[in-house]
Amino acid sequence: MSARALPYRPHNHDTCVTQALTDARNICQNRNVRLTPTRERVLELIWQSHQPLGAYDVLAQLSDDGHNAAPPTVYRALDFLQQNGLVHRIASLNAFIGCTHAGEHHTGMFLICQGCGNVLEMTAPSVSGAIKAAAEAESFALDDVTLEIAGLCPRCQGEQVEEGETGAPGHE
Amino acid sequence: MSARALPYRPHNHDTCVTQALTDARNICQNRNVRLTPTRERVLELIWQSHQPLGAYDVLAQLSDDGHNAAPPTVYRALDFLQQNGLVHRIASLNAFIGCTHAGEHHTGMFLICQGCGNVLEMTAPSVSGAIKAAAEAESFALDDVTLEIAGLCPRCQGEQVEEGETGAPGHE
DNA sequence: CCGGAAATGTTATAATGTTTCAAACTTCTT
DNA sequence: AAGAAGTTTGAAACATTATAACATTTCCGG
Repeated sequence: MSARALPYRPHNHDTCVTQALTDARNICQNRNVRLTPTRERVLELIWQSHQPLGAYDVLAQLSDDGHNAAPPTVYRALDFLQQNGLVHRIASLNAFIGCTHAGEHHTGMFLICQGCGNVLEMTAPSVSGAIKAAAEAESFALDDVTLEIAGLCPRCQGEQVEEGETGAPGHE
Repeated sequence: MSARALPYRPHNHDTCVTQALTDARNICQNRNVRLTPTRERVLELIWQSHQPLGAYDVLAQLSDDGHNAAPPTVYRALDFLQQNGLVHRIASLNAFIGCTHAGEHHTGMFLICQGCGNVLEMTAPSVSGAIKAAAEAESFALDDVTLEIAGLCPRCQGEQVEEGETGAPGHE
């Protein structure tokens, strides 16, 4: 708990990436699915920051690698990673982010900072409970929840006050 | 409450549309913005069912009218309608649906049926409260909430049991 | 009626995502 | 080791969703 790495707090992000890759390898082994080199590389690219990455951004970075990739390559890798709970798609941004609760079977909830572009994934039992109850009240059989909250992270709130309208600075 | 028209319950939908258009006219008059013929027609098209409509679906229907429209026409109308709280964009579907709480200043929450494609907009204070609290706990300044729940409406749950895998039938 | 602002028309293009079919690789069986 | 079956990737084309840029028209107050 106290050691939790928040996107908007300085931390050694390489550790996040290494850990995520190690976890992913374990998870895939346990599930008996194949984390192929392309899939692993895509996961690594997604994890390179706490800002979500578009599929075509991933594609561009693969091309920089010298990998001769086309869109389906990326989308297939992303589908695989999503299905195995290793990345999430942020529908309101058409972008992908590494899952920080891989393996835990959870309902993601995302705080998206409009200032720095960082995204914090969190789980709040009170929220998922309320959602579940609301769905039940309508006799609706819940399958998948998309919950994305746009706003300003603590750090960007300060900047906003001092500088006024700055748009979306410092995108990495 | 008891008279509420649910998307998946039979009802005279023309009444919904008429009411929505009347409300829209009033709202726009009060806000001193112009509900032009194109905007009104787009709103009407969006309201023609309880299933969300893609921008290009709207475009096609405008063309059927004889209206020589291009994408920007539709997107501009949709932007206007969104800004004035008359339609919502469903991010997970890239589609638009009429707002059933126009003028009320609310946080929408959408139950999207994977069977029939209908969408029910609802407000649940317990849910928005829990979300607000969770955001505050992270010192996150909330601006906009996207909450979209995919699943099966009461009617489609029954069908699913009897017929097994039927995909997404009866899309109006 | 005229001038500025708002809205629309028009063309082109960008960004995102999918289909399809063939080739390569893995795994399992014999 | 050979070969069949399934999975993964390559490659090209295409489909869908959304925006940019600039010209034209319409609306509305003076």
